[in-house]
Amino acid sequence: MDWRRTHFCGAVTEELAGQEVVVNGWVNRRRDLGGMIFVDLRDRFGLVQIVFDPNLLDDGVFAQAEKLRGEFVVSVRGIVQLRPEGQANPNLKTGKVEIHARDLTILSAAKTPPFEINRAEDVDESLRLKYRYLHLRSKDLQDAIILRHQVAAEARNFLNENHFLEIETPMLIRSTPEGARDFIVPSRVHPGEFYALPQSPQMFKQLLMISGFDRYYQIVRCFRDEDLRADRQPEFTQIDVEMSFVEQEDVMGLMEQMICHIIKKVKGITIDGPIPRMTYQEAMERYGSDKPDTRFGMELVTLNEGLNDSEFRVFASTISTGGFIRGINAEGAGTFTRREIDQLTEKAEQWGARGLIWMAVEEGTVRSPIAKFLTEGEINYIVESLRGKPGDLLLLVADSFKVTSEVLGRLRLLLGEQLGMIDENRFDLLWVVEWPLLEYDEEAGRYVAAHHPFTSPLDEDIELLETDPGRARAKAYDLVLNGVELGGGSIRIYDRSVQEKMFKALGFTMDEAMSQFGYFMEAFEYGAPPHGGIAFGFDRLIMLLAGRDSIRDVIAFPKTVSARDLMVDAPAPVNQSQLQELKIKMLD
RNA sequence: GGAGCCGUGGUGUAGUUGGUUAACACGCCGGCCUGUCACGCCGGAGAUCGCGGGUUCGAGUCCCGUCGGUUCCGCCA
Repeated sequence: MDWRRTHFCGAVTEELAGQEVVVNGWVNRRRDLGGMIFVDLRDRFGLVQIVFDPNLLDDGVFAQAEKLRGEFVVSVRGIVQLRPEGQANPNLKTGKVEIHARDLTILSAAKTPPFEINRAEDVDESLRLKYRYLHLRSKDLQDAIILRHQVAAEARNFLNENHFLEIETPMLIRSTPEGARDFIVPSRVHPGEFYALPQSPQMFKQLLMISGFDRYYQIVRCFRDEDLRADRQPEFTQIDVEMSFVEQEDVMGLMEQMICHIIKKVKGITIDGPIPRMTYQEAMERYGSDKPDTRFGMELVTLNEGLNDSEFRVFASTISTGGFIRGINAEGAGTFTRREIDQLTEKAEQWGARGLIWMAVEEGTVRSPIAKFLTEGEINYIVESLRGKPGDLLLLVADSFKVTSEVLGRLRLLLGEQLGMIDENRFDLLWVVEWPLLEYDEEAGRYVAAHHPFTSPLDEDIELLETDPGRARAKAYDLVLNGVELGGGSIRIYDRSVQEKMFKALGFTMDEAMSQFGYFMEAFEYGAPPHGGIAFGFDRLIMLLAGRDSIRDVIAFPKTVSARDLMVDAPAPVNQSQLQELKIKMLD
């Protein structure tokens, strides 16, 4: 028998009733009633019920059907029939029909899998990762991987329509000291020298602009040798974009169209109007975060004004040293037990606060360990400023702007979740703009690029590079979705002298800058167009669209938090001869 | 580098103040069953409780260490 399929399992519908079809797939489940066998056959497109009825079959075929077990790979030839009255299965796309088998070929038998494919979600993750190819058979992962493909396809459609070219850039490049730790690759041809895997194709895409390609994109793998998280893998994918002859608004305008296009196409959700913009400063003031989750309120409030004359020592010393007293209102959390409040305090301290002040609002009064140190006017001021109602819990932190932002911003997220204030069905997009260009790194004792060293300062802030670098703002923009940084980009420096100032501000000597980035700065001297771009975290985007909480769920073959691939068992030692060839010797 | 949680038949879990045959569900194997769809009914096999050490007459249970997974902090745009 020719076993090759005529139709996909998931595509066998009423219109085919009466027709002979051949389907190929995996046995999802079998129900052997003795005289009659039902099998749900699975492929990428869904399930279809096969009926093995001895009255319609050769004995030999029925005997074969009795051998079927879960995950056997088979080909079935049969007639599509409408199911008898009352026998339709509304849970199945193909539930109105079934295939009455005439012939069966077992293409591949299967051992009993180490876990049930249909219930893989609860199984220990190390087992699922070892048998990733089996877990990938589950509907959840298939859906995620299919969604991933659709998003990539829609991104390409949109960018292609808009005159972008997809251009590949090298994977073996030069290590640079800025940013994350590089993965390095030894060179056999040049013993003692190393390539690095790209953290992003940043300089290459800028050089492509200088080459005149005008609009570039790439759905590209990037590598960072840093510790992992639920949303961080050592290799991950970006939608990388760069455009010439543009200003910030041009990039943001087009890219928000792209994201809205993708969300519309794959989720059917229309996002109205332009995506809201917020400056970095405003985000920090209102949400204590540079990537605020705007799906709920609980905004931070600064309370210095009414507490200027407070005699409470914590407040007085904070204000006299130029610090801030800021708070949030955890609505309805007044019922928290002492233990729950202690846990919040513990978190606050872990995040850098010296303490957490709480105030439970009650009918006409407040309950708080610091109430006795405050005047009635001060208490009223705090309650009113935070719009406290009976039953609310007010939480205050007194410290620097940075610490109060950090701590209250995180508490806000924690409480928003605990109190069920987050509407999981919302897609809240937000642009955060006017980023600081540089941040002071206490450890390194110098400024480091907040974004990367090629980000252009605002025109009016260029001078600050030499006078007060910490105050310089950048032509940078981040797109935030539900409190997750989806992507970030900037208008780039395209003038050699500005780029030199930037390196100088970062503490590079001219020699260092030249040896690391000389080729790049030289390129600016041969006619560089104004340009800018953006890169989106592709895996994170898929994770959010798929409603998952780990990017491992949207990557076909992910690594564990200790950066291992449990399926291929990598990393692994190599032969002595391989090391020899590379002139590499182990230290221990 | 640090902290938390998890680890018991193939899978998911239960396992009392440490006590003798480690329980349940799913899966698997066998039997019965012609309209099931998480089929049903009957029977069966399957576990040195992640690994190592310690306390104890006795450890799945207590202690120490270690390995693996995971979440978070540091790190990372």
